[in-house]
Order: sequence, then structure tokens, then C-alpha cells
Amino acid sequence: MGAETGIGLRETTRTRVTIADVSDALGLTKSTVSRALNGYPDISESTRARVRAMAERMGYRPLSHAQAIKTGRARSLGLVIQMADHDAHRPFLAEFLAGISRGASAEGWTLTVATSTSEADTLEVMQNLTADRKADGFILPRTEVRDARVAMLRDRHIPFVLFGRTADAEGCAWYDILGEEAMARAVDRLHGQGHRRIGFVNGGRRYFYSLKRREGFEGAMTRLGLTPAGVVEDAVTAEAGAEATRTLLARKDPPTALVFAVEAAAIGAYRAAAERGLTIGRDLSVISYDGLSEGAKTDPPLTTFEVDFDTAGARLSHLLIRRIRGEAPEDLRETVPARLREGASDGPPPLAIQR
Amino acid sequence: MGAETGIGLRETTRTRVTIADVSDALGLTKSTVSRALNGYPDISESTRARVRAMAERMGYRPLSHAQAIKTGRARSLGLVIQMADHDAHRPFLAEFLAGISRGASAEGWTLTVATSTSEADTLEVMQNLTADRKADGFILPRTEVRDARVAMLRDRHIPFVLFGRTADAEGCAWYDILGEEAMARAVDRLHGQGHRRIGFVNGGRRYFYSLKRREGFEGAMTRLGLTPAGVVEDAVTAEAGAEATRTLLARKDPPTALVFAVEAAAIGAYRAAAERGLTIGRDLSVISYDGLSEGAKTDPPLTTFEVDFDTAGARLSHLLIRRIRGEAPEDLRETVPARLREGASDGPPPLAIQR
DNA sequence: CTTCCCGCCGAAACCGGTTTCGGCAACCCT
DNA sequence: AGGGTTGCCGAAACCGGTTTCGGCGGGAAG
Repeated sequence: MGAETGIGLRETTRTRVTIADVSDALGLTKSTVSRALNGYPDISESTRARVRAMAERMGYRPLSHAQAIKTGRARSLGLVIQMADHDAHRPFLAEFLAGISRGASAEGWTLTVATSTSEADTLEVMQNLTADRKADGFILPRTEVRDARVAMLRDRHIPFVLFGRTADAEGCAWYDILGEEAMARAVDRLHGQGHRRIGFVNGGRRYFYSLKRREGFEGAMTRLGLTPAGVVEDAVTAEAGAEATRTLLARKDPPTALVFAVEAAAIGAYRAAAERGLTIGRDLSVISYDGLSEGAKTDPPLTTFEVDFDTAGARLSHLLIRRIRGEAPEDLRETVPARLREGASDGPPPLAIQR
Repeated sequence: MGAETGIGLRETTRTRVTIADVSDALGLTKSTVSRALNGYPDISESTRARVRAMAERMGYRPLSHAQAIKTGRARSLGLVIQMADHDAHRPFLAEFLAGISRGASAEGWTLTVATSTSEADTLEVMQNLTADRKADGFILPRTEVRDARVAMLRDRHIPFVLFGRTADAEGCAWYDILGEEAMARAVDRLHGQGHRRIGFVNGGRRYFYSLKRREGFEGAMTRLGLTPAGVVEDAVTAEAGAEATRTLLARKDPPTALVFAVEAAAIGAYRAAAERGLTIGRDLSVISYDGLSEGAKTDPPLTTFEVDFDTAGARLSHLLIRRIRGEAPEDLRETVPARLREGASDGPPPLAIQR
């Protein structure tokens, strides 16, 4: 048995095929096979081809642990999920993980996940993971304006890639959705529907995305010659969103439309509007961002910009792998536009604009 | 520099402390240190103590990769999340991961996460992870009545632990919530409120929990001398829950109370009740299970049995680690009661019981 | 006073890879 | 024809651990 394969494994037992198996089968040494597979220049093309073919045929897959002890890299991506904060990332966590996992496994990498309870804890966890070579680099979700993780990782020359951007771009690779562009498109759309008094409810000020989304909102407003009918910051929950809506509707010249940077807050607008007897989509238009599945359940369905967390995860793992392999961070920056999902929460302003 | 520590590392550079550093500092050999730390019997107690102290003092932590290449174990837990299916696990995924991660890191283990698109894919992913020694064992969420994962892992002697139970308990360790007990308590509670016509809406029939929850419901009913006012299976979404509610309310003797095995389905009951002009908690009582954050948002708030996914994750990782270390699966079975969160979706039946 | 056994530890092989070093042919040049 | 490159590969050390094997010294048994 085993003879029928014609290859002759070292052992008949069900052990993995090792690099020595491959080299024996070819009459070469381990070192030659290793260098052939790893692209060393001092191996002839013909030998390299032979080695590749035999490795493929025998189903050889290098054991990452064995490589790691010499090279220091284990072909593993790290993701540290910080609980505690506002839990905006939870609903789409599964898609995000699926994307990362898919992108990683496509190149033979794996994903190591850890959680943390605070920012300091996050830093420590990441340090431990790299010290133990459990992760060769990190994906950083929810980047902040001044992100302690970025500072630490950059300082220690640990590869990382942002889901989002950050203020000090030095040494940063990233994948991000163009929130500023989305917010601008939201304003344009509302303006096209006839709205002139448009308010903005932003997300957490410590997160970089808030800067961008506000920038997009205000840029579009001034471009259209409009002044914002109120801006509220730091609304990341339904409660905060409801409160922000109440505040804005209580103005002397209340907005006829609201743009939300965070969907959870937009959900709160429904409640606040109902309190005033207003119907969303008719008396008050709402456009949001960060389209979760939640938004589709509201009545009327929320018009919102969708974020594809699955492909985001896949792109991020590809970028991180390339970063770990040594590519320059400047070459590893990707941004994509958000996609508008049209609901029924926006429309022309009521005729009697002076409510 | 370095002299002040009084220990004398091999190098002054910022490299990790290795087992050779420890043995050198003690005037012993690597092998002695290794055996001392790993509990071999041929090391004297005094030496063992010295080694432990020095290792602790120098901050020595064995590199799991280096261990793995000889021992085959990398101190890593595996979790394969199967997408595609009904997505019941998503909302509490973050808590679950946090619990697992916490339990794992408490013992110096890590968590490797992968996703899959189908059952066959799941099996393949798990096989690859163990072949590559990326995971020493697996946590299996959402166990099915006849679970292919269990069959495969048991067959290959790969350690695993169930979140849930299964039909063929042989070789299985698990942690589970007593869904049958919860369902029975739901019936008791409704009975105590005066209900006599109680219906049951179960979850996916392929999952083992459905068997248990139905068992609990029916057991309590017969114990109380009642016959179920209708039973519907396989309702795991709001739509299915609404449809089930419609079906049950259309009976000749419609139930005055419904017990749901899955909260997503219970959400659907609100819609179906509204269609008939019934108010939940007054005209129709509802008690559910699997308390997500969703349930608290409904109006009136849902009375439901909460599941603590965080501690579930922590317990599961502990159990799995012990299982990997060789403990018998029979000794690694834990079940805990669910906790009732009282909302306002249940109460005494309407006076005119013959609606 | 041997002999034997046992407790305890060192030496060395090993796990599955990577990387350094050096050597042998073949080729190039003068 | 002889000496210096160059291309290509083998030998061996190495990474950081584990595990097998054997040997030494001391106490108990004969």
C-alpha cells in the first residue's frame, strides 16, 4: 500500500507530507526544495518547476508553525474586537468575519480573534499576540482620530491595516468607504427633492469617520449655497438619535430633512418624529448611513447607504497580507463609494414648509 | 544594560526569553527545564520549584509554535461559523466570541476563527485547520439532531465540545442551556396566570434544541392536564413566526397564550396579533426564548428567557481545553437553567375567554 | 563490601522547516 | 591552457522547543 501512488512516502501512516518527503522523492535536499518554493534566486528554473510540480502532486503544504519558529511569521491575521464601546459593529460582525476569513484562507492564512475590554487592554492583547507569533499583523476596525493602536503598532513596526482612515496617515494602509461622498450625495438627493433646511446628526466624535462624514455634509451644503439647519454630534444610539431629532425639530426653523451618520441614531428619529405626530418620509425626510439589516425593518423602510462588510473584510485581509509581505503602506490604500439603498424615509418636503 | 536585572539574558536585544535562557540562568539543561515545567515525574520537587520560580521571574513563556511542531498542539481553539443557514447566531456573536476569547486567554490559549458556506465546507475547513495544527479542537455552535460535524470529529478523534446537546451523546462534551426547563416554566407561568389554551411555536426541526424545547413544553402541558392549543414547527424568522401565529389564532379554539422557542419568531407574533386587532400582553400572551437585545425593543417588551452567551463562551472554552488535555467527555458536560426576563408580553387571559 | 536499584539529571536526537556557507562544474576571458 | 566568475545545489547549523536514552551517585539489600 502506498506503492500504488508511485511516490513513496516516508511512512505508510497517515502523517502529513513533509518537505523531506518531497526532497526525497526528487533526489534533492530539503534546503533546495525550501529555496525553490520560496523563490530564492539561486535555484534553476527547471529545478524550481520540478519541485513545484512534485510538491503539488504530493499535496505538500508547509507547516506554518514550523516556518514560524525560524521566520517569525505564522501566516495568521489578528483581529482584536474591543467590546465596551458603543456596539455599532456587532450586527455586521458575522459578515465582516466571513469576509476576512475568506480573504485569508484564499492565500492559506488564518484568522486569530481576540476580544478586549478597554483600549489599554487592546494594546496589550495585540502585543501578546505578536510576541507569541499568533498574529503577523492586525486589522483595526473603528479607527479613531488619534488612534492609540496605530501609534503603538507603527512604533513597533508591526504590520496593520485600517478599516477606515485616520488623521496621521504615515505608515498606514487602509480600506475605507467614502462616507464623505455618501453624505454629500445624501444632501444632493434631498436638495433635489426640494429640501432647503437640512440638519445633520453625526456619530462619535472620537472616530475618524465622523470627521469625514461631517466634511461631506458641510461641503455639499456650502456647494449648494445652504446653511445647515442644525448639527448634532456624538449620536450613536437610538436614544441619542431621538434626542438629537427632538433638539433639531425644536429649532425656530426646523429642518425638513435630516442626514444621519449612524443608522442606530436614525432609528431613534422614528420615535422622536412620532412623538410630534410627524410621519417619516412625508413630514420629515431621513437619510442614513451604515445600512444594517435593521433599517429595512423600520416603517417606512430607511433610505440608507449600505456598507458591504463582507467584501470589506476580504479586501482588508488581502491588503494586510501584502503589507505583512513588505509592500509599502502607501500602495495599500483602497476606498470605495457607499451604495445607496432607497427606502421610503425620504421624499419631497411638505407643501406647507412653514410647519 | 541588562546587568541590572541580575539575570543575564543571552542577548541584550529585545528578543523573547527562551527556554535556553532559563536553563542557562539555572545551570541546568533545556531538557530539565522543559520536563520540570511540563510535570514530568523524574524531576525533583526542589528543582521543579527553582525552575518555576526562575521561569516566572524571567517572564518565560513557551512559544506555542515551537511546541506544536513536536507535540502537535498549538494551544488554539477553533470555531467555524457557518453562514448561509438561518442567522440566529449573529446578534450575539460578539458576546459569544468575547466569552470564548476570555476563557481561552485565561489559560494562555488563543482562538482561531473561520467561516464556511455549507456543511460540507465546514467539515473541510475543520479538517484543514487540524491538519495545519491551527486548532487543537473545536467549539460547535448550533448542534443539530444528527450533526455531521460530530460524526466527523469523533471519527477522527479530534476534540470538540458542543454548544447544545445532540442525539448520540457518545464521546460528546457540552455546555447547554436547559431549554426544556425554560419552556416548562413558561407553561407553568402562563397556567398560573389562568391560561388554559396554550400554543407552541418551535424552531428549526433539524436542531437538537427544538426537540428539547418541545419536550419541555409538552411535558409541562400533560403534567398540568392540558392539551396543546396547536403546535407549529420550523419557525425561525419573524415572517415564519407571524404565519404560525396566524395559523394558531385561526383555530376553532384559539390559544390565549403562545410559547415561542425562538425569539425572532416571537417578534413576528406582534405583527400577526396587530393584524387581528389584538394587543400582545392583554389579548394574547407571549413568552419567548433566546433573549436578544431585540426583545427589549418591542412594545410591549417581550417576556423571554435570556441566554448568557458570554459566560457560555467562557465555559465552552474551558471545557474544550480540558477535553483537549485528555479528560473524558462524560466529565465535561454542563447545563444551566435559562433566566427569565419579565417583560409585559404576558399576563392573565382576557375575561371573555371565548373571544 | 559488593551489588542492585532508583531518583535525578545531562546529552543528543528529533520535530519540520529556513538560512548560511561553501564547493563543484561549467562557462568566460585573456 | 589556466585562472576567475558564475550558476546551482548539498551539507550543516539553526529556530525553540520536546522526548528518548543513558549515566551518575547514593541508599538499600544481600
